Amino acid sequence: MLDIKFIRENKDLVQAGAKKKNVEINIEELLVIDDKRKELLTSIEKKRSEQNAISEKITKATPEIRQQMINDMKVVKESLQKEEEFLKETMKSWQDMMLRVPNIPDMSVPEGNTDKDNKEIKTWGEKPIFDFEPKDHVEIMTKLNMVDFERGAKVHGFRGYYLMGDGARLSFAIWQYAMEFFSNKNFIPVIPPTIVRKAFLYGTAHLPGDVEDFYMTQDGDALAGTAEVPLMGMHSEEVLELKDLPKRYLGFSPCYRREAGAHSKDVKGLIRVHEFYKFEQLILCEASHEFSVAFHEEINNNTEQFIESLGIPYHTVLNCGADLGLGQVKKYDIELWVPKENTYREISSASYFHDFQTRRLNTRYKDSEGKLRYAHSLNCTAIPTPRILVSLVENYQQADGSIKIPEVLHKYMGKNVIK
RNA sequence: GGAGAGAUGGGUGAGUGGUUUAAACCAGCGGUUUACUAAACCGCCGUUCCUUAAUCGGAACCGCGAGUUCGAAUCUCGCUCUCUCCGCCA
Repeated sequence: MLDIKFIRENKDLVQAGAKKKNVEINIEELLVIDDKRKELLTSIEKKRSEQNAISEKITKATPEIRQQMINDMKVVKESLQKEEEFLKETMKSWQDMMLRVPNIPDMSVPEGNTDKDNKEIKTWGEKPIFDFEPKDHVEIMTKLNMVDFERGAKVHGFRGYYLMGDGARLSFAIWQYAMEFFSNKNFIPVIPPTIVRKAFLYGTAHLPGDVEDFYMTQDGDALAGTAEVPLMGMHSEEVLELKDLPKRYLGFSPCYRREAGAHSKDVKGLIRVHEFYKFEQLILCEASHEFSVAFHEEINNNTEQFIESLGIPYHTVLNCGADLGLGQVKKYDIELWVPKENTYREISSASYFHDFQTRRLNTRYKDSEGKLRYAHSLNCTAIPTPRILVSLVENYQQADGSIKIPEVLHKYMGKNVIK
């Protein structure tokens, strides 16, 4: 959410930002509603003030005058109620609209309409050259009994999977390694709840949007698609101490995604699944653009380092305007090389929000002058499983169908090769 | 799932329809006194919104949301959460 005062003072900037993100919204219309809101508020407060004043007099008045005053106040009350009803309606459309006003993308964000317009800003690693016909991860892992899609589909349905044997072992090895790697970068590990109240989907700006993207419980709660949701919710409605900032969390959680509307995409394999596990970096820091930018670069770099230590070729893209979420100011995606598909596939997403999320969640801190301010928030995938396995096994596959294990995982895996 | 109790400012905690525009104490901030510290005394001490250049002024907020009333922290209804006990359970 943006500050309505800021929107008022920068309506052209906000409108232009929405256009860059391909978000349809009429800021002028919002300002008309806001005028109405302020007008009603002023009028109502004036009447209440009068009511309060008379109310005090009523207590001291003689019985006859008292009755007269009460009768007078009945009239005031009636008109007050009418205006309050009107204000309530106005506030509803005001809030609906405020929730849909997107954050303004950074100057450095490229223009564009689809992910094809994302800008490659870094490439790393040598794409493997095979002296045999490389297989895709489905074939490699199925042959080595690391995964069972058929039974996965039998039990869960479309996009279901079992990770088993070395597939399960490899997942645990990656988790343990990730835990050590990111703990060394001064993050506090957190296993958060993943059944969350809907309010936190709004708070993180996943809503308003398509409710169909989320699994809901019969109690109206949602299954979080990322640890970002419960981690951001953790400090909602709180005033943090300046000395405790930045908050650096490493969330580990199952993630649930309905993938509604993606039925024809990635129907095979581990790229797109309904449930997976993810380590997520999340930072709450002081309200300074410089801090946000510095931490954004850092967390993206952390994940790049992690991937480099696994020796998997990747590139990093700067997302174009239309590929940004409602609250995001700027976003980097890290995409890993998938040999059989001959393309890069996203495994990480680093973004910062300024105070867009914290304003919705009411996460504040006292600055050095004792003033309350909304913190800044940012997050970045540390590592998603099983998606990471796709690139890992395809890049490390051998002619005989075995998979070499990246060196950093040896001690967690207990062996150097899966065969 | 069943029964009961509760939710008031940073903390403790009073307040059951109108001198409460939330008492008092503790903590915090400023000051007086003091050789210094302590103590004592005095003052300040919430958030959001509206108005304003800012001050001033005004409104709202006692878990959340409705309602009754001229007037609600206080009465009514719904919800959420916490605690205690019982049941079930990895």
